[in-house]
Amino acid sequence: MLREEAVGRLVNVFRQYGYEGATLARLSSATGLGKASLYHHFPGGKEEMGGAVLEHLKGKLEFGMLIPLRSNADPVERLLAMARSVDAFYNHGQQACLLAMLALGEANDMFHTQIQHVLNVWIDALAGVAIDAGIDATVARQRAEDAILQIQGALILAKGLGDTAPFQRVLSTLPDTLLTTCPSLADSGTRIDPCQALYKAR
Amino acid sequence: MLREEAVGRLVNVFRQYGYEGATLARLSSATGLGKASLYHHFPGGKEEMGGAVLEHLKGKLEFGMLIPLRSNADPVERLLAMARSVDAFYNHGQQACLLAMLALGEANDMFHTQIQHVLNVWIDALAGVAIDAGIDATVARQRAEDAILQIQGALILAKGLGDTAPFQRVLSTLPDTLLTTCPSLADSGTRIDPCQALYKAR
DNA sequence: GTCTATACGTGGATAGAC
DNA sequence: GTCTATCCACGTATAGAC
Repeated sequence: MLREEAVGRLVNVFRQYGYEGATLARLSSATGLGKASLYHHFPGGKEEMGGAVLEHLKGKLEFGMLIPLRSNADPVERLLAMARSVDAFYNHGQQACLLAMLALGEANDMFHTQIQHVLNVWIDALAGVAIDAGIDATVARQRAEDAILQIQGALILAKGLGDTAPFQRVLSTLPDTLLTTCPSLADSGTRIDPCQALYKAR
Repeated sequence: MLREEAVGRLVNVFRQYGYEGATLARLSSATGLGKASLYHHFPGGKEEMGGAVLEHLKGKLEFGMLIPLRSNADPVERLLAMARSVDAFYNHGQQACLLAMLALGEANDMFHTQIQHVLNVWIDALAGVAIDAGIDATVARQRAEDAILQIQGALILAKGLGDTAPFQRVLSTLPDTLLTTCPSLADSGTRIDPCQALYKAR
């Protein structure tokens, strides 16, 4: 079996069970390989498998999200193309988020650099679309963070409520989240300082 | 040691390490109790501890979030009061989200009913504030879901990026998320259907 | 490359003394 | 109530045959 083929199956285990829950027994049965065979492909053991899974995710991100986002199509079109990729990757909201599974919990210590990198690359690409649509760079970055944070949160809510509607809604409003020019949300200058809002306002 | 005192410490282990990562050794050292003593307080073992931790969260939610949300103060004030509680509970975004840790991964099967209940109660209370502010019930429910999903997602992003700014931003814009009357976001009737947006638009 | 067999530690859980 | 000691199953990892 090719290493890449195996990694594709490992992804499903890690994102369903998390790093701790991804036992060698499960990784073995998901790939159809015996434990010893897994160690042949991944001499570094479970940690190397986790790393390979994150690399695989980086590839998915590159070809499914970044390329559409960086095209020269209409900004809304680019965002909808990415939304389709996200929708497919998370099986319409029924699959848990790999990044969240690894970012929360202990695995974050192990893979923090990779996770941070993937998130930043994704955020930058999204912000780029907003900038192309004429939005200020600082605001664009915040909107891009909002978009990703909404996707992650929607996946949690979908899992917790057993209802994928919030996920579908977040995807469909992605263009609004990034590109809307509504003054009450667009002008970050009217925003009150977080600390003031929390502790001074009342 | 009182059971409640112990549960308070168990919470920190579960939300830092997740259900699988919350080993008896860690639970033991966090409480200062030996394994056997833990089983004296929680005869059902780890599963009972997990359940007790979720009950504890329900209490936090009730007294820190629901009571302020149901007061008869100004809607914005009520939301800011809740934001302060959330900010404190998650230590300004530095603590992982207990609900997310348990909702993702295997533990969701075990505690799905409790998790769903906590989420629904929280969403209902938030939607109530929006309804009091004159927002249509259906839209209010969606906005409430958005608010919670943003909080969860912000905690993931904070952990992944090692930066709590997104979390602070989400909290500070909570009143906007729930109460804004900006037409381009408020009128859900103008929203395109998710599936259409994703598969038909392009 | 993949297997069987195995080593070794840890995790969950219990018995029984104090 | 809390402890020490112990049990067994499982998790990670390796050796070595094919």
